[in-house]
Formats: sequence, structure tokens, C-alpha cells
Amino acid sequence: MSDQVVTRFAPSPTGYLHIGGGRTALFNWLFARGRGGKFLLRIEDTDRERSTPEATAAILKGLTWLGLDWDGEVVSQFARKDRHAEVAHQMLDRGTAYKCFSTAAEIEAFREAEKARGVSYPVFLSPWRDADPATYPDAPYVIRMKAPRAGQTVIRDTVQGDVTIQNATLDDMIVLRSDGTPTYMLAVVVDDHDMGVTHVIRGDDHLNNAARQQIVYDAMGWTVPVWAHIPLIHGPDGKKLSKRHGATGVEEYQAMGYPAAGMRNYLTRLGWAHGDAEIFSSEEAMKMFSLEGIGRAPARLDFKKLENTCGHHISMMPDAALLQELEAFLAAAGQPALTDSQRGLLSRALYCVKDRAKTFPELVEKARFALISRPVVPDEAAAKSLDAVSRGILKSLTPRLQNASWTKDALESILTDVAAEHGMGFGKLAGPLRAALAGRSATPSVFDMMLVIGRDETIARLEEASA
RNA sequence: GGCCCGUUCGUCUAUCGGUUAGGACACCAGGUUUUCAACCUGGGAAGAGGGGUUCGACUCCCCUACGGGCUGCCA
Repeated sequence: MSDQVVTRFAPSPTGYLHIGGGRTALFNWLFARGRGGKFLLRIEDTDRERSTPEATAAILKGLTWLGLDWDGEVVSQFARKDRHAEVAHQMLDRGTAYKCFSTAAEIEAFREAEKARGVSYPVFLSPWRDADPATYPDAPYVIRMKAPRAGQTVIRDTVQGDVTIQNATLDDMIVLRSDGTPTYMLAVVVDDHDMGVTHVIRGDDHLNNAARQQIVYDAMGWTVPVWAHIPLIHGPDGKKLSKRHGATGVEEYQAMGYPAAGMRNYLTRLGWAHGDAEIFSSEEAMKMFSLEGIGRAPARLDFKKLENTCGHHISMMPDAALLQELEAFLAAAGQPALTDSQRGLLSRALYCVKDRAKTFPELVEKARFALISRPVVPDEAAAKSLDAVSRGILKSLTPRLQNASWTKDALESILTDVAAEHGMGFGKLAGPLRAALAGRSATPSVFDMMLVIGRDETIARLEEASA
């Protein structure tokens, strides 16, 4: 018997990867990876009407972008339908399930009638539960689990605590549909058991389901996994996160230019805490992560904090990795790829822009000075600082830069000297320089810009601006 | 409607009966500066409401309010 941790993420492929699903996957991943366990991926595609291969691809893509790698092959739940049916029949043999010949129309009619009578929660009690097989008609049937009618089922949840459900409120869930396909309630249990899942970490929208699933575990004599039902993510207004809040799919976050490491960090802290830890790598998160640290209340998405977290990660990232992810972002956002020379320039510029950007678009904007080619067209604010006097000063500057030693210290002393000669502080000179070098009024340090683009380009831009 | 879960600064959270209720983001003020960002210093800011239990409750129990989830031959 191995006590290795096995977790899984089990999305249904009906759309893109929701940010909440991404966080669920992240928690499962952190928990497994931090304990030397396995993190498995299963696609819950038993609903043939709604499942699409495109959605599956989108989900895998989202997980991959987030950097959540799974162990082994992706399991298709639908592909295991024969195994599910086998278990349903074993339940039949064990007497923990029965054939029910009630039609959908009959059940619907029953519910309507009960509601009309004022029964708020009509629990359908199948007349076939204890019927004599001799009376079975030759008709389609479903297999229902024989759930206990009395007593209670207790879910021992690591996050929510002990949750007690009265069995009387549970009906005999269908485990196998009349067409022989399994329902979710059966399939999850069979798959989790067969895959050796030890910890079920999922959204708390499944909390009530856990009671029914536990009944299936008991019916088969299987070990119940450790439950951990985590609260959902809400929009900034506290309502369930939906389209109208903006981004709900993880690919939208990628397109907005958030680095994956920052995303992971932010999402980890959303609904989970470990003392005062705020900014950390995924490796550190794995060491700290525990189910006990998960909060019980739904958390709201805060884009400001997301940005702040991402800013820390951008500045911490090694240049090579940063450049690589930036290029992936450009591709994902449908922007033109970098040319070889732009890539070279950008990697030289990173050191002076990475501390000032929170997202990739911001990083590109800050590094604009390095990527543009002449003529440098100043924007309105920059144009204002390029008056006649300033242009004259810039012109007088170029000869002195010709022979200057191209270091920050040397440049600084030349420029402060020039400014002094014109009876001004360096601050006065910095504006025109920015305008000439970058065409903007807000840029990285002028010295850094000169260092990055080099002597020839610097002089060319100054001459152009002062012409 | 019924059942289940939740509720600490605006937001994410720490606290696991005894704290001036801590941190982070955001915000405000000041500083630094070569613009922006960053950074530094300081500031305002919270236990939903009401009952208990206890020498003592944010912490335990009950009620109310509010929010969320579930209530399918969906997952």
C-alpha cells in the first residue's frame, strides 16, 4: 500500500478553462507536487451533447499556459463507459442498486404534482426500489442506487469541516441512464477510485454531491477519499464571476499580458494563506501549501492586486525566460512577432524596464524606445519639450558624445556639464532628451536608453530631433 | 420554497479564548528622483446584527440579516 498523494482535475469540456477551474487545478497541482504525489487530468465528457474536442483542447491549452503539468495521459471519462456500466451492474448484484422502469415523463409529472401540492422539495421515490424482478416489464430502465432512507451521511471535509446531510433529502440517484451510459455521479466515483485518487479538491458547488458519491463508495466498499471543497471565485462585486465582470477564461488573462508565474502566485493567495506570505515562487508555494490553509468564504477577484503581484514576478524573472514568455504573449495576443534585431535590442533593454512593468503590454510600452526605428515621432507631450532652445542644446551635444566613453558615469557627467553650461539643472535637459530618444515624456532613465540603443543611434536621434 | 455552506479594514487575508486585531493590495500625505514606475516614511481603514457560554470572546453555541451553492436520465 502506497500512501502517495494522488489528486486530479476533472473539468467538463463545454467551453474554455474558467479562471475558477484554473485555480482548482492549481490547488490540486500544488498539493500533489508539494508532496511528491501525482496530479492527474480527466476530461468529464460523458455528456455527449455538450462536450466538444475544441473545449478539451482549450482547457489543455489553458492549463499548459498556467504551467500546470499533469502526470500520465489525459483520461477521457466517456472512454471508460463500459467500466462504469460494469460497476453499475455490480451494484445491482450486491443489491445496492436496482432497475427502475419509471419514465422521465412519469417523474416529471410526479414533481409537478408535488409542487402543486405545495411540497417544496419533491424527492422522487421510485416504486421499483423493492419490486419483485418477476414484475419487471420489457421496457427501458435506468439503474438507481439504493440510497439509505434514514439516518445521515457525514462528509468529513478538510476545508468545510464535518457536513451532515439528512439521508431523507437524498433521492435514489440514477447511476446508469436508460441508454446504458453512466451519469456523472457514478462516473466520478468509479474513475476516482480506479485512478487511485486520494484527495478530491474541487469547487464547493460539489459539496452536496459528495454525500451521494459517498453512498456509492460505501455501496462498493471502496475507501472514501479526503474531501476538500473550496469556495468559488466571485467578481469584484461579490457576485458569481460571470462574463459581465470581464475576463472569466484563463486565456483572456494570457491575452491581457499577465505572466503565468504571477497568475499562479495571485490565484494561490486567492482563498489561501500561509501567515504573511504574499510573493512567492511556485516551488515555495508547493512547500507551504496545505488544505488547512484554504479559506471557507468565496474570494473576489482584485485586478489591482493581480497586477501588483505580476509586477513583482516580471521584475524577478530571468531575462531569457521573460523574453520567451513575452514572445508567447505577443503571439497569443495576435501581435506581430519580434524581428531578430528587435529581440536583441529588447533583451538588452530588459534590465531597465522589467522593474517598471506589471504586464507584458506595459513592458513593451516601456521598452518602446528600443524597438522603434527612426524617424522618432514625438507624441504631443514630448513635442512640447522640443522647443528651439532645447533643440539647440541637443545639437551642441552631439559632438561631445562622439568621443565620449559610453558608460553611464561618463554620460552622466557630460550631460550634467552641458546642462550647467546652459545654466540649468539636468532635469531641464532630461525632457528634451527623452523626447528625442523615445518620442515620449515618460521613459526609462535617459542614460539607460543611450546605453541600450548605442552611440550611433543616440547621435542619429539627437541630430534628427534638433534638425 | 427546502437542504447545505459562508460572513475580520474597500479587496485578499493573519488570529486557532486573553493581541494597541497583524500583513499585503488599493487609497491619502510626505520624502527621494531625471519623467513615469519603483522605493522609503507616515496615515485613515475591520470582527454583519442580536442573544447566550465564559473570569475573558473575532475565536464556542443559538437566532436574524445578507451572500453563495445544490435541489436533472448536466457535470
